[in-house]
Amino acid sequence: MGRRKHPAKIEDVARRAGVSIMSVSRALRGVEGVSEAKRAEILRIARQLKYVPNSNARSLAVANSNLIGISLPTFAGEVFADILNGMRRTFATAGYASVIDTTEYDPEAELAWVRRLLSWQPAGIILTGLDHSSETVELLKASPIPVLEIWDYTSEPIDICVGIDHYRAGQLIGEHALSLGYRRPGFVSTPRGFDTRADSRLAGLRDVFARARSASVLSARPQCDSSFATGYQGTEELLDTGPPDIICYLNDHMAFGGLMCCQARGLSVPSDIGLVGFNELDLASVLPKKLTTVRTLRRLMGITGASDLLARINGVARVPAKSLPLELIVGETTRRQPGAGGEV
Amino acid sequence: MGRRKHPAKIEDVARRAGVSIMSVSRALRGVEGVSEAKRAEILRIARQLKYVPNSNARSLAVANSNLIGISLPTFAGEVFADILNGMRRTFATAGYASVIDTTEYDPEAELAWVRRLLSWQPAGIILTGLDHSSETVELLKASPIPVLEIWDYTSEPIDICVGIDHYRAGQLIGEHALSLGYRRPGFVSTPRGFDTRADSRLAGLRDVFARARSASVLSARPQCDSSFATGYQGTEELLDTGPPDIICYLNDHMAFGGLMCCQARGLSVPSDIGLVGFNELDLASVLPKKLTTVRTLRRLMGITGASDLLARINGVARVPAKSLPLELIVGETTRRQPGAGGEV
DNA sequence: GAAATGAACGTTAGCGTTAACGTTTCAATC
DNA sequence: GATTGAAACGTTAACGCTAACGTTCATTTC
Repeated sequence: MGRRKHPAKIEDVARRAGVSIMSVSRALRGVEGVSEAKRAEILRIARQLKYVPNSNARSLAVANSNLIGISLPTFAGEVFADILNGMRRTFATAGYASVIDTTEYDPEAELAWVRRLLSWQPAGIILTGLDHSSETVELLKASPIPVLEIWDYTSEPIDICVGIDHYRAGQLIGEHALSLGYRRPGFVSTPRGFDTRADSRLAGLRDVFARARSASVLSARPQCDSSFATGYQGTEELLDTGPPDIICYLNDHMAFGGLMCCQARGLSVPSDIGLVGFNELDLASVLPKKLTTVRTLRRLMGITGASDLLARINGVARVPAKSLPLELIVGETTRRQPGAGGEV
Repeated sequence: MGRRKHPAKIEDVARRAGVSIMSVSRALRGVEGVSEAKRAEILRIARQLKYVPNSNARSLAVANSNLIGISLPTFAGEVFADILNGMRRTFATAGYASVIDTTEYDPEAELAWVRRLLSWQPAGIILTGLDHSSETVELLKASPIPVLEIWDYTSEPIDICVGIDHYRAGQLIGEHALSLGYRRPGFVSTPRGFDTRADSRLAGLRDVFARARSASVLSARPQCDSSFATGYQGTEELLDTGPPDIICYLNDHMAFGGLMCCQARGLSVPSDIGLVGFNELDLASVLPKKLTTVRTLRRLMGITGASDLLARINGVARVPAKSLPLELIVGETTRRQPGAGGEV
């Protein structure tokens, strides 16, 4: 069985079955207009010829496709994988295929991907976050294709939106830290402008402490390969400058890196320093000391977003942007009692 | 700026620019045959009309596409993300776009994805591992499209192959453990038949200990949500049955879960028990105790595989399957001296 | 000054599929 | 036995684009 130069097309199946092209088309798509006997025979021959339909021709003829285009910042980490799993399951059961690309947090890469996506006439497009190039927004607003922005929340999306309020998340953490008596906060994340969600959370945190006329939030933004290493190194930086009494991290992985750093330095958590993560990741389930973190309903977000987009694809009117609830998970890496261990 | 029902097509651009359709096509593709003045004018108008080319029509006309279809088991974890990054960078610079789907280790899902891919006339297809449904293999062997199998190694791939020898990796770990005097090995992984690479490594490990007439390898294969939890629970299982003197894990994340379990039980590593991971993942960089593990060159594998596939796409003859080297990273979670702490 | 050259542009004919409409067949009805 | 009607099937004309080939027209060449 050599590699054929010219794969079988619908005409070949038709000729072999002694019917017209349309009968084959109907048989293969499972639509009405062919007798059961013929349909079975046609399917048999198609399989025998290893016939594979040409989606390009199909999409051209019907002027749409059953593709959902998805843009993510990165495949690294569980966060987007979780959202993705929620979405993909939903789309798959509805008969849509998802094609994914990552931007590595570069709006220009996102624009290039959106261009390519649009050229495939997809049924819908999903972007992560709100930080798009202006051309991306123009292009999508001018197109009839439904667009979902996910993970971040805004009341004025391109089309529809499901996410969480990252600024509010920052506030939530700040308020909790304040209530426990922490006064010298630190924040470890990636370089500014890279992940705008992290920037929003930092802003929320800052504003809470500013309103309380507390010390301003120290931040470290090292650039490392992995979240773990970033958390470790950022913590070192903060401890070396003005040591904070609590450090908040971009995510649980970084917080773990920070925990390791504190351990290496002989600092005890939470009596010497408090640590707060974000996202409630899998790692936390095996740690001896429960991590204080914020639960984000990523899978639910994926499912909700996908359902809303599907509805939109099926002609339902825009639903308002949705913001999913946040929950602070109080663990053992922050004090239990206000002021205990603090020297305000 | 409302949402247009009918997006601009090449004809609209042509009419507006007062030239023929072909001139627009040439101008947009950057091929010869249009004066620079006209080209600039055409590009201006195309941008103004927010013209987006129709890839379906293009692919139909030229009977191919610049798509590379990729099938992965899962997006979870760093392993496939690393391979993917290596590949995608390579393809992107060569002007190819990659479309990815995951199978969740289900060969039928893989088959469905391959079917869909073939219907897009992709330039190449990449599958993870060797565990395909027979129909998948038939379909791909009958098609003229180059296929790369990655991550696992075989001397008889569908087309070309770049991977590591997982059986050999298991042997490597086994030989090292034996040389250090370990005699009661355990292995923690996912349920059998799920991840065939893990099964191969276990087989390699088993054969080494069998040849040494040592105790047979105990294995635990719990089913948990995350690698961390799986490692933790699997370790508990093994410790509760016949406690091994060394436990090998599917990957470093599981090994970390195991380490946490040992800590929780008051076992000291490596004097009470040895732990061995796999893949040398990012997590290891922040652990206070360096993990004994096996380095896999995942990024390099991605780059190598992508380059080989590109060459094949450009008509180069099949290169033989490649097996990348493995390196045992000796850490502090296994004994340094033979027999030390053992009671053989 | 006629012929040859070649860049710039246009025309035509598909690529493989499906929507829309047309034709045939055959059984049911009067 | 003519009439109706519906199911089964075929024909035609797109869908938007590009390869291949034609045409035009200004230069160059002899």
